[in-house]
Amino acid sequence: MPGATTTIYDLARATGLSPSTVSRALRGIGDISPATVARVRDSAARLRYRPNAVARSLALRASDSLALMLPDIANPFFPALVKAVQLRARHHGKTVLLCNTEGVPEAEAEYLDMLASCQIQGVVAMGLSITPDEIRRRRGAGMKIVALDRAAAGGSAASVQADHRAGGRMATDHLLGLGHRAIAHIAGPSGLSVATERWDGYRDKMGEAGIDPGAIAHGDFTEGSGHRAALELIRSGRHFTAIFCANDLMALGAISALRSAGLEVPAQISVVGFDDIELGRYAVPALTTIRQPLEELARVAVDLLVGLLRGDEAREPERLAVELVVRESTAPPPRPVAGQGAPLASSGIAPRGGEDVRSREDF
Amino acid sequence: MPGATTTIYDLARATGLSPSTVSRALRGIGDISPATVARVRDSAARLRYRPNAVARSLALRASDSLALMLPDIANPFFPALVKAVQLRARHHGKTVLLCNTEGVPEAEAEYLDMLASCQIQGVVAMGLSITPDEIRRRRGAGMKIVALDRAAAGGSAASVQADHRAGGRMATDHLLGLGHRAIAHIAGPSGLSVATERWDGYRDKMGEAGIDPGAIAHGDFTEGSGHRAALELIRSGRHFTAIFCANDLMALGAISALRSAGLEVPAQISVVGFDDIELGRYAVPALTTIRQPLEELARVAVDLLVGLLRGDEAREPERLAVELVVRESTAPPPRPVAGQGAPLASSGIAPRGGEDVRSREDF
DNA sequence: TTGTACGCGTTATCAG
DNA sequence: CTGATAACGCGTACAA
Repeated sequence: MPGATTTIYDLARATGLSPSTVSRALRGIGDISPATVARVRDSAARLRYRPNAVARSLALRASDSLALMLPDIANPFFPALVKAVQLRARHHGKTVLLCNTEGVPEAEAEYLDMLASCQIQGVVAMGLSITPDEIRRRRGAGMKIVALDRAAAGGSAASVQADHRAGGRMATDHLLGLGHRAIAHIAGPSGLSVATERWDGYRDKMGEAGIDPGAIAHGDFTEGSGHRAALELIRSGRHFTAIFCANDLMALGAISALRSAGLEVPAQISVVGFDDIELGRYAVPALTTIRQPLEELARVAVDLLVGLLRGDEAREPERLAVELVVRESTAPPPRPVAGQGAPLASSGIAPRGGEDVRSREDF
Repeated sequence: MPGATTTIYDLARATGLSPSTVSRALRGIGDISPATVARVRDSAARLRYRPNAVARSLALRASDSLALMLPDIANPFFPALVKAVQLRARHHGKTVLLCNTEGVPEAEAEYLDMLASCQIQGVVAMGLSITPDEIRRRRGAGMKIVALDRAAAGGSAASVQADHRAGGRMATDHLLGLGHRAIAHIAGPSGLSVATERWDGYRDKMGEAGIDPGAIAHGDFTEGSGHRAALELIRSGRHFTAIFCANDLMALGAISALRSAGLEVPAQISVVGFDDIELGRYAVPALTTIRQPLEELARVAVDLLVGLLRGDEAREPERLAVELVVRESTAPPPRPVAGQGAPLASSGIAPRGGEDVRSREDF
């Protein structure tokens, strides 16, 4: 038999102890003589003993895995966050199971059912599309849920998020500071709070500057949608010298569209993204963006979840600071004269080449 | 109690039947009167019964989940493949658990242990860094492993791959056909078969054309490494008018480096990638590349794995055809005169704007 | 057609 | 310090 697996009973027989003593020795729990502990550990190693997590879960009605639901594995921002979450989870001795839901509510519900039936009660969710009632029902059934990056609707679960609205303000303020007045916005899906918050930040600053909000187009956070949205803005005929995009992927798509339309970035049009995905660093021009504090988001979320699993009280929603990263996709607007020949580096303001991370507060 | 869960015992009590009858009724197995089946199903729904997958796994020593090990969640090629695998797995009623290993052998081993202890015996692995012996040991212990995209070392497991070598030939042939003679190559990690196979394909065609292989630089399939490799090629002083990059991400990084060095793509330097990630479509210029048949790869791999789990015999390694996708990053080489002012579209050969998928065979 | 009894591997409780 | 014993929830021979 290939699948022959060794259990604590085998170890008990091998050591002449009882299964329960073996169990305790293995876990270093209770009062056991160091000698027997050594004996047990020894034969465990010799017999290639592997604890059966299923049996353990069955007995404990709990598991030491966490689940991580992600709405779109294809958006590079999420993989980066996944890595950070895994790292922090490992720090707690927890393994992370990834559930890619594509934002489909049915898939989410199905995964949550599966997780529950696998005794996995800890879930980090990067956006849940199921209803608040549904979420509350799960929580009532003992599931611990922490929303990461995207809040759970209706405050139905603890959440850890970056301050998207402040990010929207920072991005807009940066463009205003460069001298732009006609600033368009490519917004994310209207149903997502992160999208509306970034948009709100944009409107905040435009309002403060006493400028009417510029042209708006909508995308779904994919590169393709950013491309289409930019084309739409161009075709609309509305004047703009800069675009604030609700995420980096759409910004990249927008830049692609602008160039294919013969517009230079940043000489004629400046573009700001949001997230600070790695791709943006190597894009041409390198993307000016708002950086989300990945490691910190992951750390706070995982620690919060582990706390909840240990019985801690639920805490207030967390908001983490973001920061502006200035690269090459933004510059002062061209002189009012239409057409080509925009002034490059007309002032010392436009940073070129390197990176310039602005202070993370004051917004 | 919130976590109060209803079991088949509850259903048995509610229906006045025995637990085993309930179990059979629920699964529609054995000879049960339709009436009792209905009764059981009915109260199952009423009591919100959820089967306990852990208990089931413990009893069956098996689970209905598959695991998918991926070496780098940050490489956009993998998420795309993940989606395809999930889709196909769902078709078999299987759920997919993702394990992001970062290519770290220890992480792989740990995940495999965990999977085994979770009674998950089906694993699709996109590249395994553990030793062939280690793999064989797992298989001996009842684990079914199918290598996807990257073969398992030493033929230690079934594998489903694209024909990387043919892809390398196609890419090189495309550049030769455009008139390039000085073709550099940015290779992947030397330890990976996919990397060496693509390189082999390149050498095949260069050899057939009677040309000495050009400059070679190495990367690790990340965008940053492609950037660095391209700079290295430039600094080496060796002449080249085209680069075949072992994957799209490095190609994107290389293009970024070339541009920052003042070289136009494709006017002065042509670049070909490999994979056909979505990003390449929106890049500027849009990337000419070798497309891997994602859906087909996923379908064959998952079907193979499900077959193995059902007891089928192991099959021969599969090789799936790739195809050339011509976009905007390739063009005829500039006239021999050094420096700027390369001839754009000097012949009708260079496709611009749209896409042009070449036949997938004859290589 | 249905019920009984036991096993899956582990942990917790209680007794020694 | 250690050992019995009883769950945990489900599947399955075997019996009725």
